[in-house]
Amino acid sequence: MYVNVRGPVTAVGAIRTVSTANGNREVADVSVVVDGEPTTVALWGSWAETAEYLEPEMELLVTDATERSDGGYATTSDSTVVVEPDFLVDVTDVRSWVQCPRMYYLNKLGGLPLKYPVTKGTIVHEVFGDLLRGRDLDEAVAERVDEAALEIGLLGRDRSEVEADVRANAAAIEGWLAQGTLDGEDAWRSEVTLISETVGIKGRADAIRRGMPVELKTGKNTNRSPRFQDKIQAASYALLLAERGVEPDTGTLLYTKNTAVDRSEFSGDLSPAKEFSIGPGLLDFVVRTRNEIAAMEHDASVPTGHEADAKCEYCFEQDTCKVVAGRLDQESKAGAVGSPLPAVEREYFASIYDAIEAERAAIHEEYRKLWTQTPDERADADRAVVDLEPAGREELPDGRYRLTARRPAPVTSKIREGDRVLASDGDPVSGRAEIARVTRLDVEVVEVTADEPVPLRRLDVYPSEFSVDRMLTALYDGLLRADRRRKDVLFDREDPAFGDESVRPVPNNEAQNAAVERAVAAEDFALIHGPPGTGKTYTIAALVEALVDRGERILLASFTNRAVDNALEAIRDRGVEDPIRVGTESGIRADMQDVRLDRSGDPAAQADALESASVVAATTATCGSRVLRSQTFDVVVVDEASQLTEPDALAAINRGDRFVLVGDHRQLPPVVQSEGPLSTSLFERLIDAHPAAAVMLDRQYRMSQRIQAFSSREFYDGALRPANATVAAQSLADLGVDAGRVPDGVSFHQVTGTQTAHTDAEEAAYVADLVDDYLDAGVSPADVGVIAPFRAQVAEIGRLLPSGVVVDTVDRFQGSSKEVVVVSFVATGSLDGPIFEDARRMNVALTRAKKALALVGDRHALAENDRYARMVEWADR
DNA sequence: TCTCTGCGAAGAGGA
Repeated sequence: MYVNVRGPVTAVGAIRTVSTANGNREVADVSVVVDGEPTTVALWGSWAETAEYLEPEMELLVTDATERSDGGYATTSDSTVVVEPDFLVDVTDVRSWVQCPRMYYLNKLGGLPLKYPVTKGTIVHEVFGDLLRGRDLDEAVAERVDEAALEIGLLGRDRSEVEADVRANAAAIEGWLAQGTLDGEDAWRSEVTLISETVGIKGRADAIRRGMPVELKTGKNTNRSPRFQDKIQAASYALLLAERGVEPDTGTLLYTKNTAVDRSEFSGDLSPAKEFSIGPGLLDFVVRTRNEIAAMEHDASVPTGHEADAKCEYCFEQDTCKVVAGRLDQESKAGAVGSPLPAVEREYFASIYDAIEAERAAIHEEYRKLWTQTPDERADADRAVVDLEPAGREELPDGRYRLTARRPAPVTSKIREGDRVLASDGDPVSGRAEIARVTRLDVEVVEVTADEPVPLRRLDVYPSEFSVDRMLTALYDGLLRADRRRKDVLFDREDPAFGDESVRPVPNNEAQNAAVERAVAAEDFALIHGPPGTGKTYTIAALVEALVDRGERILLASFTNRAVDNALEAIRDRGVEDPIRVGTESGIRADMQDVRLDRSGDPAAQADALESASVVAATTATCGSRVLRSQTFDVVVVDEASQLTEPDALAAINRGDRFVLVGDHRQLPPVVQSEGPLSTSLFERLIDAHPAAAVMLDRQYRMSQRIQAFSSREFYDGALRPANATVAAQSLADLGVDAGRVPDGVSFHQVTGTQTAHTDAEEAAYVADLVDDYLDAGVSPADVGVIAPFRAQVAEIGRLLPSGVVVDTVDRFQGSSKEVVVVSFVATGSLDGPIFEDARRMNVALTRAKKALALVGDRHALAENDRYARMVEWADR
């Protein structure tokens, strides 16, 4: 009877050589705690080497172990040993680690470069997928090259040249496909998303043919056999496929450039398709390699290159490798050049790096829930929409599919229209699953688009590592590629400098005018502190206009698409001409699509549109993209800066000589999984370190005097004031409603409530009645908003309200306002929980209303906290 | 123990 053994390691023994009936074998004993009981596992044979990198506190999984007479366990010939099984290693990372562990590390830091072979490789892969789906070659090449126009243009290439190049590569694919289909029964699948729940590997295979992995390479290889790292990549997919039942014994590498090279210049084997056999030894090697990566990442340590026997002198990354090693004071097999960064910077790098990796671990934990939670648990946790009934499949002109399904029951979930999700046949791990985009999510109908057709039975939140990868490249650019002066001010060695500039006074008030002048005069950076309703967007627009008038090139960035579009709209309203909006079509608001930079079209024209634009607007995530990393700006203006982690802010400001951060550190901070260096924004750090570089906008145009009083006192030292008498004196009567019938100004409504799991039905009912009262009194539904701390309560209230009244979480309400706002506190019994601990969330909730603010909750529970007690007192007055 | 937005992916190159 074989068993799986899993638990944290407490001690790792040395590797010993033992003579057995089968000759000398290596073995290492590892102490683990299994279900609370300490025990040992003997790792035999090639698994013994795991002991070289295994450390106490790492999690160990040994499958198919045998139980020994002494109560311990030992590996068997069927065993697999997995280190840190919850850490998911990507197949391409296994590949680069095999080439050189340093290359793995450098790829992680630097991201994919904007270089022609990468762009071409992508296009050839897409054409490969198209051919597998039966599309015409010429059509596929023309369309895929067209889609990559922007990158091609930025690389200075022209369309016909790239088309010819891609066609030459595609010829190898076509020839091989024709050969393959002669026997008539090739079962093909292209681009398959695979995740393993036992060995901790994920990846996307180029293709599967008769159950065997096929990997496409757009380079040449004139050897008879595939390159080792290529074999490892294909073998990794084989391992993932084996877990689903069929054990592939052959892998195929398709080197498409082999048919394109001048045959007279190359000798050797020029056939593009190279097969190799996959045995258990190779699969175990993949797992051991993956284990080395997981062990290295356990404590976020840095590879030296000595872990492998790669030869540095032939490596194209040699120079980068040496520079990174030199600047970060790392050991590297290739050696190091240059002097190390100052200790403060290296410490900053290390602490942010660790924090980013901690975020990655949290994302891996989300992946794990795909298989540790049942579908119902997933649905209950709002992370999945389950029990869908497939209702249609339609092939789109671009070869992708539109899939529709019916929803038998209305349920809430985190998934929203426009999100990328994992669409599956009901089992996202071992069934068929594809990454898809939600195009419609009604009460009854779900619609997604995907590369491949999947029986649409379930949608899951797809935990993407995209944002952490972007943070790492931003950190890398910010410390290793930024100029010295920038780092002098970021690390507080120099004070930011300001020139002597005056600008035409355009804004509404003195503070706004001062802010614009300060920002224009900044030689390093300036900070604009904008409390609620103080006209941040207006000020940004005036600032950008002033900068553009001086002939400067501006990057306008913000965390959310919504904020980018708002700021862009204000800028266009001021008459700034020809701004460019970079981003995905689905993320950008309809009325800004006309200035969206299309990736397709004429390469030179698209590249020129970007490079000559005086204003480019994008999210911070897009600022870290390959395309925008190729661009430089005079000034980067960042909105919502207090909601950005430092690396997110770096992604934007790395692109410019100077920067202006606009935000309010008294409102919501960045959303991160764990407390640490990522939970403080760069805006907050700089405004604390250099208050003189900041201008606070102190006149607000939103709230009545009565409403703003509490926020001003509690969060802005009383400095926030109404901009004028009209703002201060506004009331419901201004809306022409029967004001006597409903509470005006600020009011508190006692509901003792019946709180369960972040909802309170009694409170929800009270809120709904109160909203009805406002509507009956003549307030338009569009002028009423309801705010609750939890999504569950938002859903509860939403079910009771007429359409047109916006109900949302505090977080999603930041940045907007309503004439009348009702806040549901859901704080019955006690104020436990982090949601109430962060007073900044309270500040946001209390500053959305213009004329009437009604607070609903249990005053006794709220009184437990001094600040909430003062709030109740203020509302009661 | 809760809040949550972003982002197409894809890797050639040598002795």
